Amino acid sequence: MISQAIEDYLKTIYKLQHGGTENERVTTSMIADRMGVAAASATNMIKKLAEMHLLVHTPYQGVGLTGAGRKIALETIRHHRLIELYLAQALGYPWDQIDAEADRLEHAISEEFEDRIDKALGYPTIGAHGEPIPTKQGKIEDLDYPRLSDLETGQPAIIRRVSDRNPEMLRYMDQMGLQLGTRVEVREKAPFSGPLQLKIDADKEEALGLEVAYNIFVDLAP
Amino acid sequence: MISQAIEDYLKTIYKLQHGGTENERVTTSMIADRMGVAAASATNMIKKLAEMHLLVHTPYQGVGLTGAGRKIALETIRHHRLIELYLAQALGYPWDQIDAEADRLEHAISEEFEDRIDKALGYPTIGAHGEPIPTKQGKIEDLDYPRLSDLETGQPAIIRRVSDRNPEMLRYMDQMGLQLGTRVEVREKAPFSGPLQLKIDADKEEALGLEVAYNIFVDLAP
DNA sequence: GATTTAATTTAGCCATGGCTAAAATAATGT
DNA sequence: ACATTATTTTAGCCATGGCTAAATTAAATC
Repeated sequence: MISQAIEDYLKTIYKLQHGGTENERVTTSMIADRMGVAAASATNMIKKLAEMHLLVHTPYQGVGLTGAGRKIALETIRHHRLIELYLAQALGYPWDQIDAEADRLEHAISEEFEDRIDKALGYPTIGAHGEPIPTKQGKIEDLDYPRLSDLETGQPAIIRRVSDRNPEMLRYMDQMGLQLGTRVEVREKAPFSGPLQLKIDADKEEALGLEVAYNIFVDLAP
Repeated sequence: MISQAIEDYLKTIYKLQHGGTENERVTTSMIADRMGVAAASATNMIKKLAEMHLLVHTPYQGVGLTGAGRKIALETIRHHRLIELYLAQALGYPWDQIDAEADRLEHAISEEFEDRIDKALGYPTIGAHGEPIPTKQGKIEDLDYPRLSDLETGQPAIIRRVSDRNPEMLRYMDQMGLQLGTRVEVREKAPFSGPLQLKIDADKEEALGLEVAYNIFVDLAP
């Protein structure tokens, strides 16, 4: 059977595989790190998942999901993102709290529940932090927007996605007026990895640290 | 820590204690039965719960919840009933499907979630099948309505609660037009535990088996 | 190429919560 | 009072998914 733990591992591996600079190899320690478990525990689970043909494991090298593994990962991610959006839109949760709640709920809901919130939300394709929501058939758009930290000065852009990894950072963004759809423009980049001077929404101008800017993804405005 | 299994056992024990003719003794086999586990498994868990001071166990005699045990049971039941009502009212679930979904969700939600759906529902005190919803403080009304099967002929009454144990029976009730608030009157009782002839809502008259009537609780109409 | 260092795997342990089979206890009938 | 039956408990097993410590393999440095 597909346990909660299995779903969590597959989801984590999928995100590692498709998160960064694409087709990196996903190592045991990366998985252990993200899951918050010891490396040995990750090795155990990897072995088990390989036996179940949910991933392919080249010892000492890394892992890659199989079609079956990817399917389960995407189902879990779909659940997660639909729940997040539902919490935000229907129950008024702030966007820094939805990830933690969805992490627990995603394993508990039925297909029926998935379908009903999907319908209630109007069959959305984009999640609460701007991530694509996989379809029920396991298709997912690959939206790769440039990072705000890579944006050149003078280029207006619109925030399309933010990383949801750090709730405190999300709260900070909110406080700065940085949300999905917000129009931004880099005015100046301080040298030595310093902060960038950011025009926000045509009325404010603020200094923003590079780490935060690294976790914001933008669409170049016309 | 309080695991999902512990919550389930405490909930089951609470319901056995307060479900039937009040203060019956709750035995190992009753618990095992309801939980769908072997008697030995129930004994194991009972031992563990006794060590945690969540219940008192008199070997070979039965168990009784402590204050601490009852508190956890009531929190779990509150979660369950709020979720059930939310599924029915906000997501349009039919009442025969909400119990199973809530059984899984009740262990996954946070206090925050509880508070938000409580508010969205307008701080309800009665659940989707007519059961009282425990307060956040662990108080619960004891509504004990007579069973429809015990109602005397000619006495008009209103359906106030139904047992949610059997989804098929709930679907049957629905089909018969028997819902919370429905006005009923027993016209005739067939002998030898036979069916009763029931007037439903002033317009219909139907024969209803005793088992179904036993699972419907009514309020005597003025 | 040899050695050091870092990552990974193996070995062996633990808690949880199931199970079956056997033993102990309580309840019932004669 | 004793034998039978039903219930409960004990004993011992299993799978899951963690852990630490030790062994192994790969990568990096001299």
